Amino acid sequence: MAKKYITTAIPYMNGNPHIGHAMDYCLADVCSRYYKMLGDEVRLQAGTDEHGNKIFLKAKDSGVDAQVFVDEKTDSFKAFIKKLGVEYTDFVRTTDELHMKRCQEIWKRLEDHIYLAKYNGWYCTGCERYVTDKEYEENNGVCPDHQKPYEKLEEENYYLRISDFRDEIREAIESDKMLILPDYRKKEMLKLLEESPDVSISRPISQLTWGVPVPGDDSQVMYVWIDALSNYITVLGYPEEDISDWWPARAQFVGKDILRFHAIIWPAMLLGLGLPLPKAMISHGMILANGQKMSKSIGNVVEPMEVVEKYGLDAFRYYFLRHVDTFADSDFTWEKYDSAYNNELANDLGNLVQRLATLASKNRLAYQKPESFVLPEEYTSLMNDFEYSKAFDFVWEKVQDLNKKIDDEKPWMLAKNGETEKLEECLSRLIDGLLLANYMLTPFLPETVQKIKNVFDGLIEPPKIPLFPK
RNA sequence: CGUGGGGUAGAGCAGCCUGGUAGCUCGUUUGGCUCAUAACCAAAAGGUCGUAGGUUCAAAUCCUACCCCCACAACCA
Repeated sequence: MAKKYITTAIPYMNGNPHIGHAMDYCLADVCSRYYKMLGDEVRLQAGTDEHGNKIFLKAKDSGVDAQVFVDEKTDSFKAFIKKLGVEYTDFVRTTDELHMKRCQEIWKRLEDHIYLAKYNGWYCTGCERYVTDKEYEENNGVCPDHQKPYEKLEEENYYLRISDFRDEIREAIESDKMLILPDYRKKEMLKLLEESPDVSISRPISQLTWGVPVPGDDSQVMYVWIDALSNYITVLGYPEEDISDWWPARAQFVGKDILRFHAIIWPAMLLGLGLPLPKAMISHGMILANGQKMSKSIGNVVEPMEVVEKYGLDAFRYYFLRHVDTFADSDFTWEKYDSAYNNELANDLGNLVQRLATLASKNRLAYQKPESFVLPEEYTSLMNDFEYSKAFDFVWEKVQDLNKKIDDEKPWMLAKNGETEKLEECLSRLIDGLLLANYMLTPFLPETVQKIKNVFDGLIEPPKIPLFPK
């Protein structure tokens, strides 16, 4: 039994769970359930990123302690993940004491590649952030939000020397030893890698207090990178535990917006620690509403839980795993969602189950289900390549084929004509087909798969409540 | 002259690498069927493949130029 480790991106706790997070979790969950179906032992990590000034200030604004603030947020995320039917095995919070301790240890181990340097640039005291030279020029040196001139500020930061690892990272990406999907993102990352400067990994304590202290320097606090990215291994117990059973991860799922950090900074850290790079990094797209980015100001934000509540969890998973492209940006509209539910789940699959169950029940079919199923190669190859929406399409073709076959073979005519043997052979074969399709749906639609199994187990009776009621 | 992706039937997409009758899903129309959640099956209509040139016996596919849309753009996760 092989061991496989799958990770999700840890969301920043300054906001509430949204549909993009759901996408990340669902993909990783399908991956994990697929490997489990093949008999592997799987660990699926999830977690939350809880440090940083933004959170600190937000907590202050709401008049609560930062820790209390993130505790609440984390609870809401945990509840969210649970509602999505995601079976995670490990949960890591960047404010966990153990995580912080491990982070400091990781920092120490990276010290050969870390140096202290002065940073200077334009800073807006209103925004509390640095702006790029380009932004400075575009705004003629005045912050448009605060109508204040940018100040020249100089501070000391620790830097991680990316250049120490550039060749090795490039080689790993080019050779697919660290596979980046989809391919056009891989190209993008290779280009970005060449331009990547050393990355600043700390802030003076005067600027950032809510974070992990830099070991051996009281005046500096870790900036996000080492703190957050290291979660993937601290949750496994690194460095004090041997993680070689689980690391390198089989697959790391990330949004396209944060791929660059995972494709450049994270590998640099791993190489600095002498650890292997993850086998695959899957970058998924964003979910759009009517072709537009969801945003609060436009007011087109789709609440994931609202979507789940409308037709149930499996319908949600169905839509986001099949009609949302695994890699590219995709659209969500209620209209499309309704249509997918009615035409596909209810009419194709739900109705197929109903038809076969009724035929079997009316004719008192003594159905013997197969001992085991052999997964078609096309399916496994798509699943192994993380092409989940395509694998889903493949299964659906089988479902539609079965509906065709029923029409072609007209089992009700066989019954009318008293051709019992033929009828039994025909129905059994069709049900075998359905159960195989159902088996292939295991990673995608856990609730439905169980229901369908139950219908054809023992005495067959059509479900009293349709699988996907309209 | 920033980088990347894209423009193919009413909608959403595949095909382009490795040129050779333009395809899938939904929608529309018509027909069939009755096992089924007014579900299912079949057939038809619908496209000068962004524009203009070029290469070729032959271009959605290769080359050149241009137009349009979108995403990202050094620490805003």
